[in-house]
Amino acid sequence: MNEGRRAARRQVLQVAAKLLEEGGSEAVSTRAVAAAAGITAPALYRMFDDKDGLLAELAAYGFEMYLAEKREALALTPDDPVADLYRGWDLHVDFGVRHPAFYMLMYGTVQPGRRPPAADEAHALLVTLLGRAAEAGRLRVPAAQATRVIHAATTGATLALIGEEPAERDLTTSARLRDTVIASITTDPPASSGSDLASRALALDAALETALTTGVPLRDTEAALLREWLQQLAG
Amino acid sequence: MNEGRRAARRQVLQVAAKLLEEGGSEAVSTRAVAAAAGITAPALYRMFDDKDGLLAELAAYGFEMYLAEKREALALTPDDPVADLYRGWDLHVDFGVRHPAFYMLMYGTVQPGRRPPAADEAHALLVTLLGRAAEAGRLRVPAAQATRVIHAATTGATLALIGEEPAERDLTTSARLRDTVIASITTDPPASSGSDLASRALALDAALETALTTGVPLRDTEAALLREWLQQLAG
DNA sequence: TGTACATCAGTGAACGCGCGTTCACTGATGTAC
DNA sequence: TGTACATCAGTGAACGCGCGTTCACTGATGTAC
Repeated sequence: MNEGRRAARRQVLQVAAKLLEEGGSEAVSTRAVAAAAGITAPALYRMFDDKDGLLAELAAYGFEMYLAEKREALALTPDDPVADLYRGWDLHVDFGVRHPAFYMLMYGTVQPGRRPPAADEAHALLVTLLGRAAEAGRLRVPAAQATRVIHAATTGATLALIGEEPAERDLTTSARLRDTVIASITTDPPASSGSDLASRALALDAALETALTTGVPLRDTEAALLREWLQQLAG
Repeated sequence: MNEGRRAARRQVLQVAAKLLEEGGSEAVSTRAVAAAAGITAPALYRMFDDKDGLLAELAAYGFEMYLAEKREALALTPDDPVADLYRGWDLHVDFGVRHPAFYMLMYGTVQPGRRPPAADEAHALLVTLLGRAAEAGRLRVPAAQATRVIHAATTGATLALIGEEPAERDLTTSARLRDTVIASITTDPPASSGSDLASRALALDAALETALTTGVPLRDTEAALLREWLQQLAG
């Protein structure tokens, strides 16, 4: 029974998704969704709190699609965290170009401090990707900073692309920005001899961050001080 | 009389601008604007074609503010086209942060091929800035490509910033992206001896583009072929 | 197993609102002779 | 200079629509005894 309800919700979300893709966000009204799904308005209100709730779930649905694609594609990649950054960039941009209306809902509706709640998981994936690069000693800036830079540049490239007439879209811009930005936050694989101080400090820092939850043979204050030093070595 | 009309329009636009800044784009309805301006609805319709017309003029008003600020600030700068790129970046981001609702109207409402008409002038300013850098031999990629990259990166940085809670906004990300992107499209000042082939080819190309309107001692086909070669040398 | 009751998804219909827009009209300003 | 007319910015009032949302109710499903 609960299962049936979830299936019904799912079907309504799929209908709403279709409306969104075909007519943009303004085509998604509670009435239009209910009508297209073949249910009455109160039935819709039984499934979703209100219109904001519906839109939030629709955004979550978009992030689900996005993450599924991205996880599948990245699973095929060999174990090269920096190559994953390149792939991740292209997958992001490609998703935006294929689903512009979803992309606008997910990344384009910018209001100070009002990020769609479902965005967290996508953000977490990016953090993970950069965390892995840091652990491999391939980052030359702290992962948090790298995340911000990548996020800003990727969305900028995607929105610029979406704004162009489909015929005249030019992926060179995205590729150029991608190469520039990723090169600026990563280093070459550490030479076995080299004294690549910054990236090693960051690699240790990333490993520490992971290990802190399971336990580390240092007092909290000691660990905090150590991490501060590592940041200084990295800067 | 006509002067009076224009003053009245101007006043209505100022009122609409205030509504926009205070309540975002959804606060700008024809009725709200008319009421706030102390005029009746039909009077508003006598001044502007319809709501789209009003919004287009409001966007133009925003671009006017933006360009006035930018031109004034850049006029103070000494004659260094690359320094102007840095200044231009910061001015753009700063404008966006100070006027988020305007910025969203001007740069955030992305629909394929439907750029606000008033955006052209702002885009032209960016093209000019990069053209000057090219003429000074400071560009390592064609100006058109540099324009696209800068535009994408700048809007991405600005929108990311606008999306953050004002308290936790971090200008480091913008600065880092700015430095990376500008460094990637520019070169150091040409050494007097150096064989900086690419930037010199691009400098000549930029000068040619300007001169083509006034006349150049080459046939059209010759000039076209020459420019093609210059692009090849630059690539 | 059968009956009485409770739960709850869904229905048909409507509420009230704000929206963009337009109607018929007024009154002031300018123009022609 | 004075009168008759044309122009046109602006008024008061309303149209009609689509919207988000909720009302009172039905009928099916599940539960208790």
